[in-house]
Amino acid sequence: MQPARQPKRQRRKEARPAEIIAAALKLFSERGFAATRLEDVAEAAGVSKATIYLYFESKEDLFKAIIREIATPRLDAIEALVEGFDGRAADLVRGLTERARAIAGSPDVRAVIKLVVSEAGNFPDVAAFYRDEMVLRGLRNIARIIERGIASGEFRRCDPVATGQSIILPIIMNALAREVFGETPELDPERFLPSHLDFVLHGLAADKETR
Amino acid sequence: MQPARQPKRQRRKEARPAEIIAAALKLFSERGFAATRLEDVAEAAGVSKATIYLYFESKEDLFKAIIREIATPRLDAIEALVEGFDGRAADLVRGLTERARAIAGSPDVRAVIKLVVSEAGNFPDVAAFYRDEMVLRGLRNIARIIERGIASGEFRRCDPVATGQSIILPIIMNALAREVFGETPELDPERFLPSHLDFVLHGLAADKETR
DNA sequence: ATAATTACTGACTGGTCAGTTATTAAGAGG
DNA sequence: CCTCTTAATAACTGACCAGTCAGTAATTAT
Repeated sequence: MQPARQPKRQRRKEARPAEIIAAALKLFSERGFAATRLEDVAEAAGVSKATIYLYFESKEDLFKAIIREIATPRLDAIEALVEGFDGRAADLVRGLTERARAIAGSPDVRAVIKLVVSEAGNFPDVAAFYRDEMVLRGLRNIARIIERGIASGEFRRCDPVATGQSIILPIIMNALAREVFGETPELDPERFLPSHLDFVLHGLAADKETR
Repeated sequence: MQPARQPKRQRRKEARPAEIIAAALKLFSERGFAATRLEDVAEAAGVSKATIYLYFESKEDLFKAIIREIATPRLDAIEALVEGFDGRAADLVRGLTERARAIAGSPDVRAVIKLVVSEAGNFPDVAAFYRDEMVLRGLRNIARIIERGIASGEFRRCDPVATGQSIILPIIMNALAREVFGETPELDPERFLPSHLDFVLHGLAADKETR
């Protein structure tokens, strides 16, 4: 064994909370909130269980901290996915492609999605927050874009809120499926996303001619 | 109070397992497997906790019984959703409309979906089963149909497996979202499904003309 | 009736884990 | 070097719950 000179205890007040949250997000998402032992979170974060209680009031508080500090800001990527468009079909596609990778690519975002799906029943306020601030707000934003496309004659007539779901839900569900079942060639986002974007363009296009 | 003549104990050997499974599916899906107390399952099923152990070896065995006896047969509805088509676009629509209600409508099916998503990480064999027998098999089936449509010139050229996801994933995700967040006007399947089917038809149609 | 069978239950147990407390030692300042 | 502060931990506690078992009552057989 090397003469490594790292003291067995390290004091890193600033880094701890983020490291604990990261470890907790991973384990909560993998195993579920109730099934995850705080001792395992501690080990994954490289601290003792008691240290967690220096920075968080309770297990539930740790859960909500994940939502506050990771989930909400990260899912802004999804918000952005929807708010970044300016109404042209071409930009819809470009926006979707670019930002969809935020969902498809980031393990954190996928973990958050699975965590919210799994634990919404046990945390009604968190569920309500996500329903209003993420799902419904996102849906309304994308609906606005589609409405503009219809008004300009670029898109065919349709229910914008319902059609918005046809566009984003598969992207979310594909990410969730990979999180749940693991990666497979069929679900590979590099394969799915381009195809889906194509599909969306054809589905939205005004009846006359697409290109 | 009426002179009701129900003995406080009832012996109903045949009915018990199904009732226990039904209660367990509901609670496991709402709260998660680990967070659900077997005493609550017992109460919801109208028996004592010990009775559960007359019919099931363990909590985990009860979980797998749900998968065996409820989940698998019920999700045949989804399989049917995909196997019922005969390749014509018109039948795609009709099949989708009819069978999508199986997913959208049945609380049991939605509960199963949420249960599998939430607990797949803790039951790898169950996850593998669902991945192979439901997700991938379903995807391959729908891909076959799309391939036929392409061959006949009815559908435009596309990646059939990827496009299949664009078709079914939103239906599943819509059902899951309602299970997780509760019913809202925006997610109402009576509103979403017809719109989605329309979207699918336009997305699949060969470039010339749809109707 | 009443004995035999068995579906069912109340009450208990052992283990697990969230949360607490007493103690230790890392780092700052002299 | 020797404090002094406080980040960090090991060891502990109490509640909760899966799983058990001895006993109870509904049903069937005699």
